[in-house]
Amino acid sequence: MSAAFMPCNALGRRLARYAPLDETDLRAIERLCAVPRHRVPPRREFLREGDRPGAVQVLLEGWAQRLVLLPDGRRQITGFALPGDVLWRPSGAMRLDFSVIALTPAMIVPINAGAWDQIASESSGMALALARQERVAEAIERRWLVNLGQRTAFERLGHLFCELCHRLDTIGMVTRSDQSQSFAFPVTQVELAEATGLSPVHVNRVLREMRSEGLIRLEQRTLHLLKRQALAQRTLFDPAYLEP
Amino acid sequence: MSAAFMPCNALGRRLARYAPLDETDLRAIERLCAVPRHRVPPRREFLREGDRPGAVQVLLEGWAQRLVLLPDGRRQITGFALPGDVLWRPSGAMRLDFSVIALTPAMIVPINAGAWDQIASESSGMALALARQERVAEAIERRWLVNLGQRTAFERLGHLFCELCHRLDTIGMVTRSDQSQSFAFPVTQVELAEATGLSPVHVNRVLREMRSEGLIRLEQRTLHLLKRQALAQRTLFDPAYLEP
DNA sequence: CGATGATTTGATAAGCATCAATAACCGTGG
DNA sequence: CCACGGTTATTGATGCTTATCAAATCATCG
Repeated sequence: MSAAFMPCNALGRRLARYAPLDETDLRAIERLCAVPRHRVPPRREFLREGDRPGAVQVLLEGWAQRLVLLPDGRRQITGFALPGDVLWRPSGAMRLDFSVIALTPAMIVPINAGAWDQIASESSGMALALARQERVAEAIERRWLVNLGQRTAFERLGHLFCELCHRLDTIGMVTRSDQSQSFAFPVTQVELAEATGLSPVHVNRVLREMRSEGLIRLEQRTLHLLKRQALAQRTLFDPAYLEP
Repeated sequence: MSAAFMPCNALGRRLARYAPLDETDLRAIERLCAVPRHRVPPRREFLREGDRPGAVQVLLEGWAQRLVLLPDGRRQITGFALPGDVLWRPSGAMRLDFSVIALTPAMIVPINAGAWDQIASESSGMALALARQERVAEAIERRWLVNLGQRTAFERLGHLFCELCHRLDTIGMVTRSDQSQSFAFPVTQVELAEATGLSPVHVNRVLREMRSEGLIRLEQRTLHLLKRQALAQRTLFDPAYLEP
């Protein structure tokens, strides 16, 4: 496709996956991102439920988690954001209905909402790419909902691993070796529990089970999917919803 | 607000809630909907996972459910759609990642995607209303996810009832009498189970519990919330995420 | 009024949470 | 280099929530 241009930031790389973008589009993305960026240390909450950010918030580097906090302290992670993901699009002065917390050192760029909309309206390629990215983001949340509602603990975790591997693969963050694929995985077991609606203890047990079956290896903050095919099969992972 | 114009269809009524619309906007909505509509009988699946509808699909009358079906037969309802809700916006030729099934006799209108986008780009009021409606729809799904991940069976069902009551209230489909509010409720206990990730048997038990506490009455396909305040409190329902 | 689907109830088992305690790991400073 | 405190991971024991299976009752409607 547009590999010739080698877009320099994660947003460009991501959008180019959803629709063919020409050189003008990629330069427009560059201009959008040519504003002061925020560096965020790991575990810092940098967007807060109730905030009304005026700009589009894009994650350029690192991982982040969306979190909903209940008044009694229960926590639900509703999604993991990866480089190139849009964290929030303001509409009028709507309040955020979730918080966002960095999982690694992260870089955020606040993009002027008017400029964002204008670029979408001037290039049909950009409009399509942005719309598709939104649809995929919605599909990911819907799948997560299916996980929580219908799947066993084993399936929830395995499905999550497969999904993350797939998403990371499309932005070149997965290393292949033999049958196995591996990637940096900055998520603790407690956070996995908050994401999957399980207790940390049970997450640990299921991970041990996966390990003992030779499906995964998780060490040094690196996750190895040793038999991705088998894992995808056992967890009913079908990547159709991730593809435009 | 714009009560003076009395928009005649559900889409107009809904959008007017999210941003002030002028007479031109409301007439534009009317024109959009002035195309052949589809009548759908209850329990008919009228959009199918994998389809690539070319038009924006809007529910004008009746209730519908979004459903994700797993290969082994497990079913998860990921949302209930009410009159005025957008069921799907096409982006390129993206595939639906869920099915939609009518719960009551329903009326669907397929709106030309180009005309939809154009109207949004010509009126800032419409653009805002549409964007806000999308944000709210996303927030509803996120809340549902929190329900499945963190809440007890009692909370899941009660929260769902409060949410539906709130949404129905904004389109005038709730009857108030004394402290209680009631509305037509075309959802079976099996479907409630598929929506909340519980078994039908357990849904039944929890409903009985709510009834015995005098919180609800559910009969003749009508749901009465007898003490909505109490129910909202016990189920940690906070309508902030539903409001623009 | 029989037939079909929806709701209700009981009994049992599985899955997962909870509590408690220990072990490994990691960055920090002595 | 080692000691140290905090975070993260691991394991065992126990019990609650909820699923599952089976069957009876209740509605609804042609």
